Amino acid sequence: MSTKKLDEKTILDAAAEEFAEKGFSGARVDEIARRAGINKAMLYYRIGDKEELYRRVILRGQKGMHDAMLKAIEATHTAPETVAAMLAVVAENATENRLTPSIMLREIAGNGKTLPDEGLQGMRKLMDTISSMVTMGVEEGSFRSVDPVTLQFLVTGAVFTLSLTAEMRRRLSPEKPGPVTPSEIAEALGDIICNGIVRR
Amino acid sequence: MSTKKLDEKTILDAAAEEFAEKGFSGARVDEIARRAGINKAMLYYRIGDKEELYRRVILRGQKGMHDAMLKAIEATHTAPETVAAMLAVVAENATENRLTPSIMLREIAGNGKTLPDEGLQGMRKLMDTISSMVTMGVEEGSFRSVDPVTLQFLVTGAVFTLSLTAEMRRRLSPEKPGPVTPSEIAEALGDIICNGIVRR
DNA sequence: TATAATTAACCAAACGGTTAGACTAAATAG
DNA sequence: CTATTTAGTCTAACCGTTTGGTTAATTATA
Repeated sequence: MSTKKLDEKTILDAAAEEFAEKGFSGARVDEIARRAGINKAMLYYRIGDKEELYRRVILRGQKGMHDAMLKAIEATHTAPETVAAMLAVVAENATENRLTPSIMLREIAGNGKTLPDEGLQGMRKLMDTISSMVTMGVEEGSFRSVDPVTLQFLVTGAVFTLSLTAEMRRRLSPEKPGPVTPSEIAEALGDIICNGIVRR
Repeated sequence: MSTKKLDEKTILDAAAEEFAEKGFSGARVDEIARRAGINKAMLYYRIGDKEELYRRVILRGQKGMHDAMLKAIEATHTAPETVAAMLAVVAENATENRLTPSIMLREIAGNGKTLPDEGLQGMRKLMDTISSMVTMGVEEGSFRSVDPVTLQFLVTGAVFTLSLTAEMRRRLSPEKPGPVTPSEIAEALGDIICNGIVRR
């Protein structure tokens, strides 16, 4: 028989959904167990307590996003290309897997107080990757000498909020919801970030 | 005697801090009472239950930010001026009063599920104000025809995340924390948003 | 004294976490 | 080949604590 009865992935997926929807304090361990279709005691047997569950889920999500970003970036050659690729992959990832952006926004809102150390490092790694891309663009001569940190937050803040609100916006104003698909989001942002809004 | 012994403001301030730090689920009613220096039963006597507390705190915060924004905007004449003024006032407001950005990011993270209806409308009002500013700029001829919704989230996403992470960034990398004061944040963002990052 | 303000003490429900044991499949012994 | 032990998997039921919310009584005020 090849199918393992209970996959860790199933548990982490369930936990990810619950944490993304309700945050750490709002998430209920019983509900995670229910979603995973197992008994609560099984969570503790397989993974550990609520904090460990949270930690595992964060690390997995961050790693997924960072890996996807690196992979997309390494195929590009010029800085503007890199920006486009990065926006695309972050938007894609943030849309299909709401967890990481959701957690990061919540942690930002709460000053990172519930974020485990490794999660903070992961956040930093994500930011550093963006930062180095800016530096590259500046050195390469295609970018103005903008502050990397500002750009980091411009990109992540906008992509995350746009991705997470896509459904909400579609629901609230179906006639002009703004960009909703990952590619729409990436394209719209790329345009403004690269060229600005002022006519010239 | 003019000083009322117990101000509603004291209670709402205490609640705002607690909600901003821990979100709705994480916030503890006992802790809010403690911060306000009163007995917990007093909260229920004066305001109501936890949800009502949350509602009041949100409405007050949103109104404060929106009023400040309108006031700053009405003194401007050209669209770029308006953008600068709006960035300045939002950054200022978000820095000194973390509640509104913190709540809005959390609500975005949770798909607005705990946000009361009036809070959703307030969010929309904030967005509409930004949106109309864009439209004005486009009609006036000083802005390219960018998507207003994208710009809304570009502005709010970036200002909120930058404001909320200011302390964190200063702590994590004191040598290059990026923009930390409201004016630094507004200026840095204004530059990129208006002119873009691509050299021309 | 009547009314408003305030609190200590309390309560039921919800919650995170544990436990003792049931079930199963494989390994081992007779 | 069968009986017995072993090890891993899984759960119902339970436990102590925390939490939002209430109440009954007390104090201040007019």
